Amino acid sequence: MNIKEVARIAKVSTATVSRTINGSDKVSEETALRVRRAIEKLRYYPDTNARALGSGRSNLYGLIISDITNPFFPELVKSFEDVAMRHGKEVLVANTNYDPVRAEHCARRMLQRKVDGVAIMTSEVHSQVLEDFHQQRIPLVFLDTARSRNNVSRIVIDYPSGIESAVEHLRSIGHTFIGYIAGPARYHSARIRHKAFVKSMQQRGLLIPDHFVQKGDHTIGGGYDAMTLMLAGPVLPKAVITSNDLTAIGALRAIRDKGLRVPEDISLVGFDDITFSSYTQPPLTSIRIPRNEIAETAFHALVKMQNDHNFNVLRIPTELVVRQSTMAPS
Amino acid sequence: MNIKEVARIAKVSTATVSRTINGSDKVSEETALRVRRAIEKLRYYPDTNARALGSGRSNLYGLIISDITNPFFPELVKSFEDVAMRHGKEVLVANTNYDPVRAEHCARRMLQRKVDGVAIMTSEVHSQVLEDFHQQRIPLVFLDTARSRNNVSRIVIDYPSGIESAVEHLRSIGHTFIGYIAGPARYHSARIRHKAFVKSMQQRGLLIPDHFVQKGDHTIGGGYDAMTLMLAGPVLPKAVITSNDLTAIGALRAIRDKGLRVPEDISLVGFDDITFSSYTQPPLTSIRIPRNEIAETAFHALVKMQNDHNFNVLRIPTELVVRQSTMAPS
DNA sequence: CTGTTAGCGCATTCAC
DNA sequence: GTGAATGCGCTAACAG
Repeated sequence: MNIKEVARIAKVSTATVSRTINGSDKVSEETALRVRRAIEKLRYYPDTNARALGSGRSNLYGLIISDITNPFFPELVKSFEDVAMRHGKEVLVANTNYDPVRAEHCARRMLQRKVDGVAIMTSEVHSQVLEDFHQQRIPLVFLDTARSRNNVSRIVIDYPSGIESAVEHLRSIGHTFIGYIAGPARYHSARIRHKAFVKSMQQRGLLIPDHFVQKGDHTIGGGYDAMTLMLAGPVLPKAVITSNDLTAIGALRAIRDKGLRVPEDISLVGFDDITFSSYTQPPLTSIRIPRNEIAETAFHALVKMQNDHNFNVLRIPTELVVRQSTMAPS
Repeated sequence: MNIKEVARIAKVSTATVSRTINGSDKVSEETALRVRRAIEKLRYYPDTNARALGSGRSNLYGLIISDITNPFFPELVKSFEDVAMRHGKEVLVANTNYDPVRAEHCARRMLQRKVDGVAIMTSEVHSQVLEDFHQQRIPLVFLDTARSRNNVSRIVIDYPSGIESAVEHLRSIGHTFIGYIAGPARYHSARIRHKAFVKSMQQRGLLIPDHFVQKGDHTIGGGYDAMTLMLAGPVLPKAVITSNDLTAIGALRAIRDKGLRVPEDISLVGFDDITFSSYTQPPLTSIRIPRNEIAETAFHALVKMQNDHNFNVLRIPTELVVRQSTMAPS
């Protein structure tokens, strides 16, 4: 079943069938109808590969993430697919597994498929492939980090204001002994969050004893260990902000294992607001990163660049979601 | 940059380049080397679309799931991608969002891309598309439900033995007052689980008071409500098995809100063993469905069918993972 | 072993 | 508005 057969049945040329399918306006309503009827009758569906080959465009957008089992990503993927689908586009998702080699491989595959743009939501992709995208003028959008050049845009999440509102929240209900569990320094986003914490504290004249800042690794285990260390210090914090929710969940356990309670003894604030955070005990106060906004913004940036090719910085706000893991200090 | 250019530089025909790329053995090592050098020099990468069009094969496998934000799926997706990648294949993932119309759309897209096979891990796909797959002899593998025909295989998860081992576990540590929270009857898998529970109880001569079986909907909220109803009955259960982990998490809260403790007052068993279940408080005893095995099995079934076209039933075992939400009754 | 050539299914000129 | 013809980049006979 191909376009030729449809043309034969509809008694038109293949060109007219093609035009009808692609919604060209220079097809008389009458013949278009005949064509559509033939298409329906034959249950014809165009071959995507042939279409891409013939036209040079694929209607395909790439989405590169580090790991679909990381709770941050599924919602992002879903939102991205939803926008794309609403616009009649398709999405090719690829996991890098935090592996730069695999990341390059993913990017390469996208290139070979002639994608119309790629949202790179991870930091593993460096290398030569990016140059190839640039040469072929394929729009790219990065998360947090990207150099300014044509056909590239950058999404910047406002981590600092998230941290700031968390500190403000804690301060406003009376906290002064506030600790922090940082993420891996190799992550740009983790460094920003950490700095923002220090700054927010300083602006309020709040002191941060050395042991009030511990280093986690954005895993539950790391959070547990970091919190255990903090609790072993000379003074106990009355509130702790963590670099991400998994860290907070680990911290929650460490606090409980120490015989203390959240939030009565120690208030706890996470970051990311993954779905699971609503269901911990107690439900976690967290700084929400709106994944759907990231997805929508990324998609629209890609579409926009197909026309204007301009570099853009797109800011995404964060928002403190107060649940039951924070309360006034006793 | 195309194959012609490579051929020109390597001073061979495009056929030889193609053969070299595809690892044909009838290319002398000498010329192959020349070709590879040219490829490298030109940074040439073949166009996937053209390749698929020319050969009729795409090296692409489809994976249809209902919802990537459903905690059951990410691990499945990841495993499927991993196997596929190890075999040099690519994966196209599609979400149906539990919507049959969208499901058909997804399946259609796969068809248009000339996928080499599709793993349909959801129950929304019925309709005409399946006939089209069949006509085009494209292998399909279904989860739990599939009619026996060529180029179709069926993965059957052994839910009953999971339930059986849960009941046995509880019985062996002394439980007799065991309740059950069922899933939506429209799900084949939920019905099987429910029946298995009744059977396992009967085989042991254990009675099930009416209010010991409640109906959930596989969500946390549904689990909460169902458990609340059960606790309002004339007799309290000492253990409860749930149709899935989300239900168990909801039940956990209901029990706690009632002033009771898990597992001291009531033991709780989930089903699925989603990642999150290790991190509830207490960590949830659950019946594990090995998602990676499903993925591997599905992939290999697809590959196998490309040669033998035979119908197959592939069984996946389940396994009770005992954590801290179960203990002997007081 | 290697080259020539004819499609694959569609989009897209360029005429009419 | 419509059709005929060309090409997209590659694979797969078929020759040699």
